[in-house]
Amino acid sequence: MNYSTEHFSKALKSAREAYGLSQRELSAKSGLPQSHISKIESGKVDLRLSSLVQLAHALELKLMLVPRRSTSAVNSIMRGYPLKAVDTAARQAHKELTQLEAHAARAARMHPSMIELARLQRIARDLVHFRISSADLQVVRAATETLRMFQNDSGSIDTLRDALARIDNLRNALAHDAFQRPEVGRARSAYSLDKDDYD
Amino acid sequence: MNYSTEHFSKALKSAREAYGLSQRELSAKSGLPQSHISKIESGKVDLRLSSLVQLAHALELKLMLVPRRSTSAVNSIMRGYPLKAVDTAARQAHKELTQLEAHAARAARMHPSMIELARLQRIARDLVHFRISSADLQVVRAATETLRMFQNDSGSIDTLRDALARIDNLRNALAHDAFQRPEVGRARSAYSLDKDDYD
DNA sequence: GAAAATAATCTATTAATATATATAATTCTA
DNA sequence: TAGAATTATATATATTAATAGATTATTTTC
Repeated sequence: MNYSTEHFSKALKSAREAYGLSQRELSAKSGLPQSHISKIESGKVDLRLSSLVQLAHALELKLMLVPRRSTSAVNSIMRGYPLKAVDTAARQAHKELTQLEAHAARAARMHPSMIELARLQRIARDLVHFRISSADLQVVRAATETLRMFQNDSGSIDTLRDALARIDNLRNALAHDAFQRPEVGRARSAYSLDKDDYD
Repeated sequence: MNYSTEHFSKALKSAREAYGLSQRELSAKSGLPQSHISKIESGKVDLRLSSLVQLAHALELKLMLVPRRSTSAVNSIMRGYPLKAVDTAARQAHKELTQLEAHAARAARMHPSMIELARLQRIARDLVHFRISSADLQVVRAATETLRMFQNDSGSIDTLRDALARIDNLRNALAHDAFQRPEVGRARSAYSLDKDDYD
């Protein structure tokens, strides 16, 4: 609708995507209905302040009123974080982790006696909550591959246990990091709502 | 209403006051009715994004979505500008300038032949649009005082012309400044909407 | 204390958000 | 290509912001 409010819809959408959330997941986190989030992101509504704050909060963003002359300084702060790279990596990680979880779940259903599989599923679900580097992603991929081979009867139980151990290590390391530096543990990207001014 | 949105109503109110505007004047600048501004400032409505943007724009503020982990850096930038001092100075300047304008208008009515008075009135009205330092404020006060004495028949026409010349100089200097560095010409104060987080 | 300016409150009306739910359309994956 | 997940639309309803205009406090100013 409005020119200036359109920046916000776009920013919210890219923030959500960078975060690796679907509209439904964001709906659960924020409390707004999915259909409404869709309308907001496509700029079809002039949303209320409370809705905007709810969404921002769910996306670990904060809405601020900044004096015009300070905006360039603020932008330079936010530009410190590379945008695209982080986004796609996070998206990719999220995708591969849910994939791993799905595989593990299916395998666990086929081999209910193997507790390793149930554990792998649980850990994969946990890992979604962390910021995964591309190096870490290799570990995830390896686990997925091992699991796939295992289901084709072409992998041994030992390689599976090995993969599980590595995934477990990764989880512990990330959890430790997040505990040590809570605000830095999860990298987020920056959204300035520029187009600098309109007068 | 909502906890988090209340920060905005307070911030808008203090921004307006710092700017030296009445609700009516802000209404004219922003396009929102005065009655609505009153409701917004007293936190009685959950205003729409477009309204918030309109108000922010009229107050030379910009609404931004900032990653949570960057907010402290942003705040430190904004804290660079002393708040209270600027506020009261601007308010004071605005008050004294309108006072001067009113005096000049009355004097001009009583002495229609003296074009100096009409000119003084016009310049005083212009000056409201600039950021007046406390040093500059002395010039304004002197002019007001001179004018008052002149109306009591205790001041000469020459001192009046002298005051007019000084005021005119001030206006020219400020206009020149504003032209040279448009974004810096008018000092504004900063409004973070902290209470840092609520979870 | 009177006058003027400013802010808050009221009524009535209009228009749009928010919500719930269902479903269609689109995109991604196996 | 079929199926799953994701996003966009549709409908109906309740709530409420926005507006206009007037009026009443409240504060400032002379």
